[in-house]
Amino acid sequence: MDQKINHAIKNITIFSKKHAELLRKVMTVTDYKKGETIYWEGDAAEKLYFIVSGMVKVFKSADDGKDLVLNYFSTDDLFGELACFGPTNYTFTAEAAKDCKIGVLKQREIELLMLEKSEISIDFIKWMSYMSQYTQIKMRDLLFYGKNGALASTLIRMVHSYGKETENGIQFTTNFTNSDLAQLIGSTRETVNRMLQALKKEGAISYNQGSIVVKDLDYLKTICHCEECPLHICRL
Amino acid sequence: MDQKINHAIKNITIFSKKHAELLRKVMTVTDYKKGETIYWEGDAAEKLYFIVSGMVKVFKSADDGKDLVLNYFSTDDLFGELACFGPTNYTFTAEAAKDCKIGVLKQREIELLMLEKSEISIDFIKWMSYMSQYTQIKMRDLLFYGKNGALASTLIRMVHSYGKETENGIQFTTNFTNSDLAQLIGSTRETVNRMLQALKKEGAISYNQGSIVVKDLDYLKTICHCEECPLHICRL
DNA sequence: TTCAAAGTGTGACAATTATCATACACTTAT
DNA sequence: ATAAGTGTATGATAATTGTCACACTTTGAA
Repeated sequence: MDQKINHAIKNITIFSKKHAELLRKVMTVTDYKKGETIYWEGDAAEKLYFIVSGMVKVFKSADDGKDLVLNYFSTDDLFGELACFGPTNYTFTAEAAKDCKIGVLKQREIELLMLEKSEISIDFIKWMSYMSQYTQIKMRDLLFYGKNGALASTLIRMVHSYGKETENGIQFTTNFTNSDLAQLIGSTRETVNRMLQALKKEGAISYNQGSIVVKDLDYLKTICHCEECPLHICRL
Repeated sequence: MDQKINHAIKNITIFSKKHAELLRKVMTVTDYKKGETIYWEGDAAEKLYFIVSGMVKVFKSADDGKDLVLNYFSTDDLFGELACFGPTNYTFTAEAAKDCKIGVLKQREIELLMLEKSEISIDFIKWMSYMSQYTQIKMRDLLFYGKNGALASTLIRMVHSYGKETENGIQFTTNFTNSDLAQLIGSTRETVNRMLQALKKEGAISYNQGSIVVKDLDYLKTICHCEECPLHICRL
């Protein structure tokens, strides 16, 4: 079965080459070690971040210590809130999931760019529109078909973002632990582990050196009643 | 206890008076009867909608017939996707929840406005930013503290959007059925009903002529571990 | 004013998901 | 080679939530 896999659909591609160049010019690249916090919830949202290399997770911690991960961003992704010309605070926290090089764009600079080159604000609007749709369909996926559907949809998203087709199936270029998956779907490590075992028994996935290989993408799609959303929003 | 209630925080107030006026000028007001669809999921997102009067719900139906309601909008709310200068399709459906008068703004007109008066795009960006944060914290509320937490947070949002303080407690100016509430939190009518009965026993709510009265807002806040988000995003 | 439709209340039970406990595998540092 | 740390696998059990069934109440239109 011919399964198209389009990995590395990064959200900077929403910007025109010229505009992306402009952003690169004004940003200041900073290093973050794995585990370092890029911004905390509650912080003023006055910067945007562009990932030159590495990986970042955006998440929220519950009082009882559980985390909910909203997104993982990697090379060539832009993230942060664009609370343009007005104060807003982050509701989620961003943390380096791997060592990162991150280009930081100050609100001020973005505002200036938008004023002197108003077409770039169109690109920002597109970008926000994608981010917004991403969150909406993620919510749908997490609520519609139980934790099983939520996990299936997450595996599909992983295929899109980190999948590499091999003769054995689709391998991931990045490993996520059972806990990582649990935090992505608002569940527990144990539940995720059991669901993965079940998927293995059913032949939908297998393991290669401890990491997941997707064998039957279509089967995963039936579990979450996949609607074949555009790939730039069906991502991790 | 002094409970501040700030209802009718409508998202058009994000726009400056002048800009809101501009929008009003270019929009075409149309009537929608209760139950009529304003746009279907899958439709091209090429219009924005401004509610002159009435109420609209934005939702998604699962294959098994269950609905998930993302938001209710009412007078002075602006809704729709702003997929500026590029094609996108709606992922949710919008339907008149009451008879409505709705101002329709064509993508083309918005684009023209933005080009000739670039500061208005700032307002659109702010608006999108709010909508996006709304969805994020809604997701948090639906996933963190079980269905009970989800219901409590929804009642709090209702207080902000439709609450009116009286000597008996906070009454709602609009009624939502148990099913409506269930669709807002991704649950079932029966479960919502049982949770409401429990809240009644605990004295957090009561009933007045069949409609819910909030007696103890603080108690609801403890259930969902309320973080006192800004009122423009803590709404229905 | 009466009847159908829509909404509510609740029991009994099933399914899903979380929690707690424990064993084991695998890596890495000493 | 050993111990500590991290991650996986799985049983037993509890808690949460959904499903089905049915009675009752309220509402609104003929």
